[in-house]
Amino acid sequence: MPPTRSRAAVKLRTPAFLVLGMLRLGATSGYAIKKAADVSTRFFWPTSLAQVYPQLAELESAGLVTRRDDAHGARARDAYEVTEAGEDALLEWLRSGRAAPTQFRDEGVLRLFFADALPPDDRLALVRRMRDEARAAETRMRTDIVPMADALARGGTRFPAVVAHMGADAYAYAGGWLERLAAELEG
Amino acid sequence: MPPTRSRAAVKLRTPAFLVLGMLRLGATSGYAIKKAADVSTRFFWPTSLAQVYPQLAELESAGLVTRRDDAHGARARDAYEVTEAGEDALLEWLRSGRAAPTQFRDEGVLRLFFADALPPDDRLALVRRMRDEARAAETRMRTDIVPMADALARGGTRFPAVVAHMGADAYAYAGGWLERLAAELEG
DNA sequence: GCTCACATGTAATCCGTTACATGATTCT
DNA sequence: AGAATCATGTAACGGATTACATGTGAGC
Repeated sequence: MPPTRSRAAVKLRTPAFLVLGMLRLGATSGYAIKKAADVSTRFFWPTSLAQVYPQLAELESAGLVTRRDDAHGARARDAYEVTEAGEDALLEWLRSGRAAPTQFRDEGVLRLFFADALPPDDRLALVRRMRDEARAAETRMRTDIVPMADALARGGTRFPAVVAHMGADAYAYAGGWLERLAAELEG
Repeated sequence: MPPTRSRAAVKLRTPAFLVLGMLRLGATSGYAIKKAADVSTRFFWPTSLAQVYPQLAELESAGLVTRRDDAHGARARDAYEVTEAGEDALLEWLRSGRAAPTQFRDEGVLRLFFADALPPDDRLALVRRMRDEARAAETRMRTDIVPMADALARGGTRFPAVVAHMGADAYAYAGGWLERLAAELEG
């Protein structure tokens, strides 16, 4: 008999830590995790309910979270909590080096790559469209995301705001870069 | 009988335009397309041989490329060429608005988002690691990719170089941003 | 009364990658 | 002689998304 109750030692992948992390930040239900992700982590790690629910079940059977009934009247709801083992797993992951390689896919950049095939007018139009998209993304981030993250920061949880500002600044940088490129193509 | 020979009007997705574009830039075989993609488009649109070969077959049956035998001795090789219809399809795509939404997935940023869970030392270590990775990526891009793209540009094909410089500059910007964040966390 | 948000789950599907299979040529 | 590269394909697998299925509660 082993000294401690052994759980199935499932190899956790990134979506598991997303769930663990969101739980730790105060989300209690699967639905709430998805809602929180949709205004924050979705920009660098999207997820879906069809991923969150099975993930919670897996984490529960691994002993990293506990589930309790949290129904409001007749409306069913499950409230999850991170266990000590879950906290350990999260911290271990946060301290560990990168596993999954960064992936980036952007059809706009691919178009730009092949833009030599276009006549100059269309090239310029493409670059301007990309610039406008970058600016629009920056604006959306600054109006919709950053204020929420800043409010969280006032409560002491600072890194969501760090990331939100980084995202907005990155879009701003891209917008400026594309603006300069557009000017160059015009001249 | 229809007035023109009608081809199966397959709906082309982005990987089709990647192949068409690479063919137009001078790659002739599927193998060459993949090789070219591995030092250029892979940073914003990765692909694999298992995607390229079926894609070429599909484009051929749609009449957008033609295939001819290009064996060297006993070594088999197929050479593809973009047809007029293929050129039209490529240009139409280049001029069109975005279809596939940009997707970005980065485990490092996800860690940063949850970094409030870490003690200050570990936070700083995480940010420094990310900064170093951004700098390393910039260096790799400037030494391995940019020179090749610049050489292409001297031949008149300029946009691969535009994109390569944009990528390197973006990594540089990220490195600088993370450097400032690290300094802030130290202070 | 109706619509939207809350809430949980499963099934089907899609897209892409890795692994497998095979063989020739060039470089060390 | 052996390893790496050139070259073409298919099969298996995996991870994620969309669609499906179902029901409650709150706001207009």
